[in-house]
Amino acid sequence: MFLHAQGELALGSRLKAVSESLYAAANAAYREAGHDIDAHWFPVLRYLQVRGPASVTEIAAAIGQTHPAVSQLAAKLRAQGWITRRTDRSDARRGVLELSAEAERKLDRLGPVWCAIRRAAAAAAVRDGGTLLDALGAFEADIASGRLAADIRAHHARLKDATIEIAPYRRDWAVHFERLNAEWLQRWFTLEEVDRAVLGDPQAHVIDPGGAILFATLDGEVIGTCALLKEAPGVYELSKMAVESGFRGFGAGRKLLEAAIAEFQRRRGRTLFLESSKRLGPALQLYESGGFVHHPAPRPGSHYQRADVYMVYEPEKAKRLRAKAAPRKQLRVVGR
Amino acid sequence: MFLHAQGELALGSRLKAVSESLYAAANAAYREAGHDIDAHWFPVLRYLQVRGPASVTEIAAAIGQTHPAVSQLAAKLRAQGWITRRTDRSDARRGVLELSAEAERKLDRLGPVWCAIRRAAAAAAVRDGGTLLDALGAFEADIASGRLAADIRAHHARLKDATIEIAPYRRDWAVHFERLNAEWLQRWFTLEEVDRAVLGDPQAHVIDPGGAILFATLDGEVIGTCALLKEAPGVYELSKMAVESGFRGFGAGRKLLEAAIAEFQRRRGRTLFLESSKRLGPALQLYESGGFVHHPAPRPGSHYQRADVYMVYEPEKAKRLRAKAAPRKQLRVVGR
DNA sequence: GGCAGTAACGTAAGCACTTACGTAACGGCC
DNA sequence: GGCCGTTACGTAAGTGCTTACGTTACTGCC
Repeated sequence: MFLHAQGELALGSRLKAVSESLYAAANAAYREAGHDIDAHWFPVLRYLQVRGPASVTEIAAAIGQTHPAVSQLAAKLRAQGWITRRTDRSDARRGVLELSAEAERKLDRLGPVWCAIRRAAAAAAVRDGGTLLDALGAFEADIASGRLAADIRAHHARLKDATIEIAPYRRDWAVHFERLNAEWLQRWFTLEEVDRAVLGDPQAHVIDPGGAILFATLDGEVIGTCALLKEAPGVYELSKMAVESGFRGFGAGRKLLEAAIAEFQRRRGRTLFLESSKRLGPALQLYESGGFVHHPAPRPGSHYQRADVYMVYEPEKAKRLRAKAAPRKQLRVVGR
Repeated sequence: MFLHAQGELALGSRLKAVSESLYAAANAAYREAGHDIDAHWFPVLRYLQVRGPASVTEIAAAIGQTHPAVSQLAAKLRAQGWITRRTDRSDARRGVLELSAEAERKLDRLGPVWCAIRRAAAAAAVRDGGTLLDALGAFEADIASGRLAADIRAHHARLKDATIEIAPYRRDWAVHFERLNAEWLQRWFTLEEVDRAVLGDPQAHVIDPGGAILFATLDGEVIGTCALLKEAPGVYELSKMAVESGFRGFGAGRKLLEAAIAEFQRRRGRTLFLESSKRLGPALQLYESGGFVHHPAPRPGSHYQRADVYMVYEPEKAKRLRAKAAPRKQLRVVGR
C-alpha cells in the first residue's frame, strides 16, 4: 500500500482512517445489538454516566475536545431526550448537563456491547512489534479483513448468553474491588478515609478480620462486588456493594446480595445490617426486596459521613418475600 | 485522564485527536521552514511526485480515501497552481492530474522537513509496550509535552546545516540502492529484467565484477546513489544514478557524478559512458555540465529498452567547464 | 460600588472529509 | 449499431469536529 511506504509521514492520515473505521465498527455493533446510540457520543455520555452531572467546559476538558464540540453535541442530545440541562445554582454562566432517566437506563444496558468492543479491539491492538507504526499496521489489517467486526460479534454473542456467576475473594481481583467501588463513591460522594483504607487493602480490612468479599462475573469479566464486614462476633455489615455501570439491570446486584446473605447464614451470623444513603434509590429498593428493613434511628457510631440510611436484615421478611414472589422468572443477562 | 481510563472504548476518539495533532505539528514544521504547503495535501501530492501523473480514482484508491475527497482537493490545488489537469487521451471520462513544474520544484525541496518529521515521529512512536494503546499513550504524551514539535525542529536544524557527503558501498545499504532506483524507474519506465537483477543483488552484479557504488548521505540519511559498472578492462558505465525525491536540487546529484568520475579516474579507466533517456531532462543537463557529450549513434548492443541517449565522458570538456565556472559558489543544503 | 480581566458557552463559519446522486463515457454483447 | 451494466468523477449536502467571535456572568482590586 502506498501510504505504508511513506512511513511516519502518512501517520496522520492513517490514524484518522483507523479512527473512522473504529467508529464505524462500534456503530455496527450498537445497531446489531439494537441500541440507538452513536459511537461519537461515547465520551460525553460515558463521562456523564460515571462522573454524574457536569458542565460543558468540564466535559470538554476531560475528553480533550473543544467546548463548542460538547456544546453542539449537548444540544443534539438534549433534542433527542438523552440529557437535560439546567443552569448551575451558584454560577449562572455554567450549565449542568445530566443524563435523563431513560438515557441512564439505556447506558446501563450497554456493558456487554462495550465489553465486546473492548475485548476485540484489545486483541487486535496487542500485536507486538514495538513501534506505533507496526501496531497500527496490524490493526488496519484486522479492520480491513473484517476480523475486528467478527470478533466484536463473537464476543457479544458470548456475553449475551453468559450468566452472571458469583465468585469468592481472590487476591488478584482486589483491584476490581477498588475500581468498582471507587466509581460510585466518587460519583455520589467523596472517598472517605475509611473507604480509602478498605479499598486499598481489602485483605487486611475485610478478609483477615473474618469478613468476606464476593465478586459477580460475566464470562470471566468482573462486573460487580460486595463485602461482608465482621463487626463483632455474629454481627456483620453488608458494605461496598457495587455493580459496574453498563452491567446494571442484569441481576448482578440481586445475585450478590443473595450470595452475601447466604454467606452470612453459612457463618451462623445473628445480625446483618447495612448503611446507605437516601440518594441511592435503586440500591435501597434492592435491599428492601432482599429482606432488609429500615431502622428508624441512625446507627450509633456510624463509620460514614454519608450514611443516612440504616437497614437490618430480617429473615422473616425475606421468607415472606420469597413466598410471595415464588415463581420468579430467571433473569437473563440481556433483556428479553 | 478520563479517556485513558476508558481503555479501548475511547480509542477512536484518541486516534482522531492524535491524527489532528500530527497534522498540526507537520503544518507548524512546514511554516517554520517557509513552505506554503498543507499537511493534508501530502498523500495526493506525494503520490503524484513518486508515481507521476495519475487519475482521481487511482489516487483515491492508493491513499485510502473516497474519490470526492481527491476530486475536491484536486480542484483546490488546481486553483492554486499546484497541479494541472488534462483529460486522458484514451478515455474521456478519466482526468490526468499532474504536478506543475513549480510544484515539482517545491516538493523537491521538502526532503529535509519530511525527514525531520519522520525521525521525530519515529522516535516518539518506538516506545515499547506492545499494545497499540501503550504506544498511543506515549505518543500522546510526547505531543502534549511539546517534545514532538521540539524534536522536529531539532532534526530539521541538523539537516539544514548538514552537508551532503559521499560514501562508498556498504552491504547494509543495498536496500537503499534498490529503493532509490526503483522509485524513478517505476515512475518513468518499468523495471526491466537487467534492473531487477542489478538492484536485487548489487554485490554480485556491480561490486564483484570490479565496479563501484556510491551513496550520497545527509546527516546519516541515504538520499542518493549511483553505480560505476565495469564493462570491460578500462571501460566503465555510469548507471543507476538516483536522488531521492524531496532531496533534489541540493547538489547531491552533482556530488555523486563528480565522485563517480573521480573513482573512474582513480581506477585509471579509459572510457566512461552512460545510457539515459531524453525524458530525463534534468539528469541530461547534469551529465552535460559534468563533462559528458552526446554520442550521435545509439550504443550498439545496449542493455536497456528505454535508452535513447548515449553519452561519453570527455576529460577535455570537463576541464574547460571547470575553468569557465571556476569560482563556483558552495551549494547549501537548504536554499537561503 | 465600579470596573477590568477572565470564564462559560452559545453561534457562526470553516474544514476535511463523508455519503448520495447525477451525468457522461466506456465496454461487452446481441 | 443499439443497449445495458459499469466506471470516472463532479456536485450537493451532511457530519464531526475546529477556530473565531460575541454575550453574559463572575471575580478581584481599587
